Amino acid sequence: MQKDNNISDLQLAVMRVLWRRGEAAVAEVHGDLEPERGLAPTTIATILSRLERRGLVRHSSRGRQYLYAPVISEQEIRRSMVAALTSRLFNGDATALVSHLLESRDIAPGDLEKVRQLLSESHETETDHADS
Amino acid sequence: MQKDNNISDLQLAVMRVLWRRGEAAVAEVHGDLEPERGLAPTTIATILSRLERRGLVRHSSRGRQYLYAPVISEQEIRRSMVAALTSRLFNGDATALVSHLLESRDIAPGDLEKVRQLLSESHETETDHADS
DNA sequence: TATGTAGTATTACGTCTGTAGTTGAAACCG
DNA sequence: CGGTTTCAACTACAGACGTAATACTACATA
Repeated sequence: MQKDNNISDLQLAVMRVLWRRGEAAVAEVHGDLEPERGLAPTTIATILSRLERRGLVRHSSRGRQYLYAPVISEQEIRRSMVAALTSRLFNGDATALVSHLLESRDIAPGDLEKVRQLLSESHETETDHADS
Repeated sequence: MQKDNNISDLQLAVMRVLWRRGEAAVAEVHGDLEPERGLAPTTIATILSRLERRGLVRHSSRGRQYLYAPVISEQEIRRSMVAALTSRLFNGDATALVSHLLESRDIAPGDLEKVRQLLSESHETETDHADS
């Protein structure tokens, strides 16, 4: 059972900047998010500190500034957050989640073909079951 | 854009009791959750009040007791929570979520067949596209 | 009627998050 | 060298949540 990497919307937005840039100073993160979020730079700094406290990012120094870099990948965040939701809402049954997506029409009928496509691709890798 | 019905784990557990029983007094909810959670009755009462404040449950009176009943269905909660996650993690693209499930092997290879099954069922309803 | 009892209402406290002001130190500029 | 700018660190505060103790109220019962 891995850590609880569930993060909030804002935190996710910040992480996304780091994932995109590799590493970034507070001012850069702020610059990227300012247009859509309009937050104070100190707010961003606070978020970054908290993320660091939680071990999701780390920092190094460049002159006076801190350069923050992600410690966890977007893949991993997705995994743990999707897993958490699946576990909580569908008792851990991912197929139930898919079923829900289909029933609730979150997946538009037009996208069914796309899903079917994914399915068959996934099928290929099934043969090399490297059951890690 | 509907309300933000994102609820916590405990709140969800309480809701589940209400969904199962239709309506229930604090003591009943507590009784159901006590074994696994071991919480004080007042804690359950607090949770229920807060859920009521958020409009997710309502109550009527039976003698001295309050009978709480869900105002929102499990379907709806699932919808909004899954939608929130999809929006946040996959930019609202539900097929990307499915893709993630397949890639991350959250869906075991053995379950692929089940998913394919779901797909074809869903396909049937596709013909009566009542595009609501 | 006085009292126990059951059950709701109020209050409380620590933690997390969003959001930011304030402070202090270093660096740069004139 | 002294003022100004730039950062990070610290402090703050409200709202949500987990968790519950305590207070209040009304019914039942001796």
